[in-house]
Amino acid sequence: MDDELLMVRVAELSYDENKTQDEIGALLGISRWKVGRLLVQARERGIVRIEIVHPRARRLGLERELVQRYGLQDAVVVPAPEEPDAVLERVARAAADLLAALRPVPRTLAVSWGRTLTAIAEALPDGWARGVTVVQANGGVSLNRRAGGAASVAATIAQRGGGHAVLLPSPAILERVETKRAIESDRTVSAILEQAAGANTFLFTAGPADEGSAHVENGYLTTDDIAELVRRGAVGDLLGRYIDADGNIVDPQLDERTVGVDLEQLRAAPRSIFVTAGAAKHDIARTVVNSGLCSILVTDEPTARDLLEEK
Amino acid sequence: MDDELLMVRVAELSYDENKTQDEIGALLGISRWKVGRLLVQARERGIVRIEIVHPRARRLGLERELVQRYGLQDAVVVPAPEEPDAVLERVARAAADLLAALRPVPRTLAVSWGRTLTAIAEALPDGWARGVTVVQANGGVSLNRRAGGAASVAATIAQRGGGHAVLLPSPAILERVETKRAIESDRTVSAILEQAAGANTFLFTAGPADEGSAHVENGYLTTDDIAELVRRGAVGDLLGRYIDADGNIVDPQLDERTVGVDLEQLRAAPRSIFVTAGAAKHDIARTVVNSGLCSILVTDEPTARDLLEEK
DNA sequence: CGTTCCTCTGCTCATCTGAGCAGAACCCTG
DNA sequence: CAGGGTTCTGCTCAGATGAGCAGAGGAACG
Repeated sequence: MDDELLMVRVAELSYDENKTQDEIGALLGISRWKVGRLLVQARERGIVRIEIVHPRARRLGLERELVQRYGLQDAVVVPAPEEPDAVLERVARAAADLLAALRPVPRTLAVSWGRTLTAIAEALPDGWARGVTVVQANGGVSLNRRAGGAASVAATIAQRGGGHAVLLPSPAILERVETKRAIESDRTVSAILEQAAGANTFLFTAGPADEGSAHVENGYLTTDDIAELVRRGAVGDLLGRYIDADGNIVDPQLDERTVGVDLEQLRAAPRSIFVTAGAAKHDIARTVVNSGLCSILVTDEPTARDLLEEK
Repeated sequence: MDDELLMVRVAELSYDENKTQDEIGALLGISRWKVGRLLVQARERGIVRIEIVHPRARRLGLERELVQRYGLQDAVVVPAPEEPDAVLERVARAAADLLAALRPVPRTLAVSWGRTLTAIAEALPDGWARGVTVVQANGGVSLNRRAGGAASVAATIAQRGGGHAVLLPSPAILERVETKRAIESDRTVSAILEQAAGANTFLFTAGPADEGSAHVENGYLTTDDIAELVRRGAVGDLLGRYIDADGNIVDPQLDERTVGVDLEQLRAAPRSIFVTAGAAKHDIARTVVNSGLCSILVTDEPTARDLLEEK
């Protein structure tokens, strides 16, 4: 009986039959030390596959690699579920878990908005924080508190954290620079932006530069605008600001018309949590981590693997 | 953090990160005993799935159940491979492994023939026995030693076992009883049949009662004959003899025209190894083990599970 | 054929782990 | 809120396991 077959037999007796290495040795006529060594080899060769099957499982190995490679404070990687639709939900739950476990508990949290943020808000347990102030970090859709809107994200997170939301009463992108300047000069708005910029924790996502963007959906940009941005190298946006693969603003004029915390302020935050799920966002995700725009990354396994590939 | 989530974290640290229960306890702020208990629960709840991935893996649990339920000497169950076509090959290899490991080494081995037997013969290593005599247990196709024929099976097994084959020079089923009697009265033939009947080890398969049968293919039976046999309750044949679900001969007249060891002789053998693979043979397999026609069973996991279902 | 180098084996010993148990904590129920 | 039962917790202790090591065996080479 060759060694590989022996590994299989040993693994079966050990894992399926719960026998001790001693018993297995006696059974197969080998020493118990050899049994131990065969078991190690069986694991190394992948004959024994140990899998943790659970929606909240994580990939600690990938997390460690990401932290090291990109100099992050922390990373959370969840395995991709069987059904591709469920990945956002899983990542969102992981982000919610992370948020709830943050120490020190955040007192002021600046947030972006979008489908991912909505999912995170929904996944947060009541009492995840004690009296947190949630500030919108960039302008956004619908100022009412209807589910899914930018305001509702902040409101839900705040409510579940026993605190209150500070909403930014402004569109994401304005048509004219003058209007943007005017809005920003409003004392309320500028106070909110300052408060957001000073938040010790940011929680944000990014979107790929494509026609499905929420900015198109909400009429801030046209598909032509997006096409032009892509032509100029845009890979996606965060907090409404479109950047290229190197993390630079693609269109400074457009950027001037965008309301919200700017990227330098984000980069300076002591803790910024970037949450991303799905293959469409691999490029923008790479840019975000490469440019040091986040200190904590929450994502799915395929994204993590993509980020760890040399490119 | 609820207990289930804790199980997931503990399992990850234990299996993915190879941490000791002590370390995990320290990390998560729980006692090492709790860690141990959580691991046990995680396994019980199926959060941790341990799988042995190897073409030669076996299902010892199912084997034990089969041995107990059907009073067998031994059973070998291999997991079904991803590609359904490979199951025959795996089962055949398992049968070959079993054969090579038999103690005492068989001196006279009576064999049937068919695709499964051919595969077993091919899977046997050179030197699997020392000077074994391989006798054909039932009449069969092609008396030359062309690959795949009944003779070639016996010849290959014998050759690899350093012995010689004793071929039964007769068709499987004859058209007239008289011819069969005549053949059997030939001294050579009767001596071979006696030698086969006296073999201390039998190695055989069975076929389902359907139009794909080798008997139809070789012209011993017509599809109409098969249909009639099925109508009378036949589930399949072994050694050319068609039996019903209770293990009784379906058509005594047909049986009288069949050349080979009879079922009582098979049942009386000290060791009879029945090898079967594939869903088509579930019924005949059930009959064989139910009727005590084999003492050792080699099969695939789906067949084993089918056999263990109450019916 | 001897020497060297490498691998493999079975050992000791320290550490890790699971079984079993006693006390603590919890939860019904009256 | 007391009593009785159940579950949970952390302990002891024995048994199981892995790290590291010394010697055996075996191949490669001069």
